[in-house]
Amino acid sequence: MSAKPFSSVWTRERKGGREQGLSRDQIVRAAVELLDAEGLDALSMRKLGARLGAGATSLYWHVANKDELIELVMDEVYSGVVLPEAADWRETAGVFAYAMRQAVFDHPWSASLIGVVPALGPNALTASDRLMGAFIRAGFEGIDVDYAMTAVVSYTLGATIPEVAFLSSLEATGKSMTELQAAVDPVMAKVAADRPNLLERYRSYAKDFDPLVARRLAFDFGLTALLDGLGTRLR
Amino acid sequence: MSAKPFSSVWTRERKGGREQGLSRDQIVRAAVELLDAEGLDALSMRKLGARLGAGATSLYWHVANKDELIELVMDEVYSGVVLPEAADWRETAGVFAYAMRQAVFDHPWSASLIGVVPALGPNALTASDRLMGAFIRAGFEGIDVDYAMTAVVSYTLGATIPEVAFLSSLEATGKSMTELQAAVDPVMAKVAADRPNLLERYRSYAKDFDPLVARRLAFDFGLTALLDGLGTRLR
DNA sequence: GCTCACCTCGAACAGTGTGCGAGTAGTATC
DNA sequence: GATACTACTCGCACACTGTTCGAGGTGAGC
Repeated sequence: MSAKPFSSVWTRERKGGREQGLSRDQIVRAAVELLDAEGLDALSMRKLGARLGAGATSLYWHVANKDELIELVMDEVYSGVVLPEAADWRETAGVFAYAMRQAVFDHPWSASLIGVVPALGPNALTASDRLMGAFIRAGFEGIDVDYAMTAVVSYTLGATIPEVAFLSSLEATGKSMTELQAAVDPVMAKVAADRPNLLERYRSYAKDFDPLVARRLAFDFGLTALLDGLGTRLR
Repeated sequence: MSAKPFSSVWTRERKGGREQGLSRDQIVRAAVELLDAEGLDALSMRKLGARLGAGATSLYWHVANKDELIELVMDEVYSGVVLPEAADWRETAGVFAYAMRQAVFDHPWSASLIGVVPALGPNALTASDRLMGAFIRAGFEGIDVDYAMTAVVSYTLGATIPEVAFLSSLEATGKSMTELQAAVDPVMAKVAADRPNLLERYRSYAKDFDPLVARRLAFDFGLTALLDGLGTRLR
């Protein structure tokens, strides 16, 4: 799971060939299917090979190793985030944030990969480019373009990763949200003694209508706050 | 790497015993050492056992499985983020952000774990509690307390995870930053044709003084923007 | 001295990523 | 049409993983 020479799939020349039988795209598609269906732990070269009616080691002709496969598969996630080409910077940032969030929701296994695996694939790059264009057009100057854009990306990732990770680990248990609350309740009570403020937080969640809606509101709250803050740095 | 019944180490009663020979704390300490020294992939039950002069399976008396061990080890990371008890909300938020960032820098393996593994350990909870207290005292009301705090945490994680992941994967290759740039340059040039804005971004990094300093500035830029935005919600 | 809970650990199982080398199939060249 | 060559497939094997099981030891309380 680690690369000695720094090499991304994207920094190597692609092998041009006859493309008969297995193809890289086919492998990547099958991998995404497998991941979506069974999660990250279920992705093994053998299983993936089997799903394609091929031997596990055949994959190694098309892909250097599993890490590379994962880079490829991650760019497939970024394919879900498409940005308008000539919109207001706030709108573009908003579209990015929600699209990115949705993309990770659509592929929950990506939550544990997304900041960690280098994002140099075509889809990731075009998204970056469009987002950056919006900040340039807005009037950010010099390195501020990069700073502002990075801030939006950071917030989006940082908000989405834990949310999706939590939801999918909850789903893996098969328990409902209320069941979990019942399990956590006593621990929380014991622990809240020395941590008075946490109780308040816990209560506010407990009395909350729909946790899914609440989380979306939380996401929006932070996002608009950040965009407001960035907006004041424009003049 | 997945739990069927939702159970965190922290939701189970701890086994009380004689605590002779191996102890849970000892195991966790050794695990952190191993992780710091050799990274996430190097942590195996057998290696950890060996480091403690014990058999691999002995560990399973003190820890249910590797996932639990990782939860324990992660709370050790949070032990690095200690917050003042009665400071201004902006200062507390700032201290949190920088301390969290530093904690992940100190334990780079945590970058791929940090939003993904449930953070219910004592250290994580006290940090949350202190941070939340600051937002309450500041005058945020109701659910906004939670929203504002979550925003700061989200930004911090989202900014830190990719940064640390990148730095440590770079370090793993042994190449320098300029060497990497040389490797990426041609790819970037080819790719930048359809993505005009990326070139600008790339340039601004290239001409930049010290990338470490630049990244810290970027972190600060986004953080103050966010805090400004949150501040206006206080009226 | 006996009992019993606490604790250790070797063997074994099912699984992993991947290197190697043998084997096949389709195309290009003579 | 035969030969050569490249593109590709894949079985075997290796070293390693997390974890279960059951047999053993070891110390405290009676």
